Amino acid sequence: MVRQVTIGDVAKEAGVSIATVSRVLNGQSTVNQAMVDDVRAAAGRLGYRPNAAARGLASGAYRVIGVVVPDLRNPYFTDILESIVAQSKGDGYRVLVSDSGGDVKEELDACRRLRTSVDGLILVSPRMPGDDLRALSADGFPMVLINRQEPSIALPMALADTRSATLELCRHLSGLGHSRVVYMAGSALSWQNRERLRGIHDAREFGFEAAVVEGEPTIEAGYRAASAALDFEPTAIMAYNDLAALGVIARLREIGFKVPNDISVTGFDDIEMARYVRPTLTTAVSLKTQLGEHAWNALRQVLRGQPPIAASLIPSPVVVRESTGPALREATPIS
Amino acid sequence: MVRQVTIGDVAKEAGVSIATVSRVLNGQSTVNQAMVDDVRAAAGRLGYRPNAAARGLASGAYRVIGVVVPDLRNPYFTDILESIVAQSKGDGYRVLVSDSGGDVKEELDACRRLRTSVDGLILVSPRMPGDDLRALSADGFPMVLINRQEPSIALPMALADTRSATLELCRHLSGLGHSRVVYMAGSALSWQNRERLRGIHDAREFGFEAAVVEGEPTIEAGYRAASAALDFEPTAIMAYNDLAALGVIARLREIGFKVPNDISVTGFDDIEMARYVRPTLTTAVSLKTQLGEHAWNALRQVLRGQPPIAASLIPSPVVVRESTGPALREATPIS
DNA sequence: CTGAAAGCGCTTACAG
DNA sequence: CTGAAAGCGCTTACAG
Repeated sequence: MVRQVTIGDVAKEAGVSIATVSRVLNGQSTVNQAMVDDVRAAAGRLGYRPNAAARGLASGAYRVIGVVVPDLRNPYFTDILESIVAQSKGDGYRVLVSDSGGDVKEELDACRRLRTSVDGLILVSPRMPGDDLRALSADGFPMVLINRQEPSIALPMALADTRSATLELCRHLSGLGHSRVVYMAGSALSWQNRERLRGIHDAREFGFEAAVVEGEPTIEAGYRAASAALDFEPTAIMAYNDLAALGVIARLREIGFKVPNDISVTGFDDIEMARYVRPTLTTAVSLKTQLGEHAWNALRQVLRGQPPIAASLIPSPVVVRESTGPALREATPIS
Repeated sequence: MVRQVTIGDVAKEAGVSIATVSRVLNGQSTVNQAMVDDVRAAAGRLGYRPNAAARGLASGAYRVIGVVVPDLRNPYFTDILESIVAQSKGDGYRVLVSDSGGDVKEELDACRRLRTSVDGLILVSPRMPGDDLRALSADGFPMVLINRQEPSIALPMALADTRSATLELCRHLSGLGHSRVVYMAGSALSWQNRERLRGIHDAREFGFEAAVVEGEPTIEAGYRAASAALDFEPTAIMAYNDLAALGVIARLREIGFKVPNDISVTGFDDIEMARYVRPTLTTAVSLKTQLGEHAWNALRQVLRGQPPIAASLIPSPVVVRESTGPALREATPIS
């Protein structure tokens, strides 16, 4: 290790006590101006940087938060992460990230490890069982959830209104005459996936139904799941998210299907790519920045010991683009 | 703050000294088996987790590294980050990320802040001036560079062989008969951009030339820069990276140009999307995982006090896909 | 093999 | 307003 400049060095250089240096550097007003200037100058001369660990140990606050995401490669999560990083930086906090790889065991481990070195945790779309989540939050360690709701867990949270958005997506397809539809699911462990299913169920109110095939929230998975979806001879495929939709579309094209002429495809999230690919994607706009902001605001509130902010249900408006069109083929209900 | 279980609590519970608890938990063999079992059991009963900051302070090693990237939203960087996270996790290290937003001032600040709480730093495609980089590494703080080379800075590094890859891309276009080509640049501060330009310059050996227009490594920037490129009436556009290429292609399509029939487009990086969009992208495959691995290995070496690993120049093979084709239009040299 | 003690670099009551 | 001192939770020589 490089020998670091310590607060003691600065104190000596400035000819004051370390307590005074500490006060100056933490902006406490109770120090006379001459000393403040001396200390600042000395710190500058020496290139002093406070040791964050020592500061954390002594004060009990590390000014670091942990963020656990299922997959750093998914732009949906990176956009949320980016938003959290930007917001928390504004308040002087840094971010320790962990990528669980979508594995529930690893996710729990990551949270446990992170807890030892951060002031609070934001879990993005956690997939761990409700019991684990409950255990994790039992001791009151500051935690905020994004896109996860669990009965009897009263953690602050930011939720995308997935259910309503899915219902809208169904309504859109229904309006185009689609009655043979396949929903290509995401992880069964994901709250969002459950909400999508509820939205689809809600759509029964106007006679909408969809068969379900398994999937995962990746391009690759969408690509692979296409054939299973085609077994139902659908006129439309609702992909779990935009990535999966892009994969499905790539595969459909290979096989010779035109989107949306032969088959309509919807995504979810509105990642940047969704507007630039061809066909552009009909999808639901998840407000990633707002999810991140709300989560950070909620966590900051807890860290400050202030009353928790109410959970926020953030709308996800549907945008209709090129990937959906009228159902042209003869519609026969899925058996 | 939640009252945490400390090593003292475990010691009391197990009826041993804290030194012994520490030894057991750090896997030191010099403890008798009965005590080891007692301590493990006590720690388990109490749900003890060592405080990382305290451990770091006492031992001088935090087991945390910092990674600074220009843009978390660029999959190229996320793939590298993901690789670093995965590799370093295997060695018990965690990752503190910082997104500089491509701003050189912020990049330097991020490095300085990070240095106070990490054991080492990996800078991914840093754009700061050479002098800042030199100042940062002057005191021997463990640092590794990805995609940045600077005269008189002898830091371990992992470099993508951008120059050769660019040359190959030029050769490919040249072979297809393209003589009116525009290079849509990335950030002028980026080493990769300079290397691309050198590769293009190298291509003069076979009579290849390209006009240069300004750009940035984003979809949006590619989209916007398309018209400036079109002013040259090129038969091919070499975009700085895949994101920019996707943006250009989207814009060309809007205007009515077919890719590659009217204009060929190349990217760089081979992000996952490059294989799934239409047309699929001709690009250079940056081995992101290997860049991350090499960087971590190099940093770990330094952290262990072992002799530094040589810089590695990682090849970036060109893959030809659908976005490039023969130059059909009459070719007149760019003035 | 085990424990008492010093020390890592800070913050923060506590005196003065 | 300022400083001496205790303490944050650990690790690690140093004795024994």
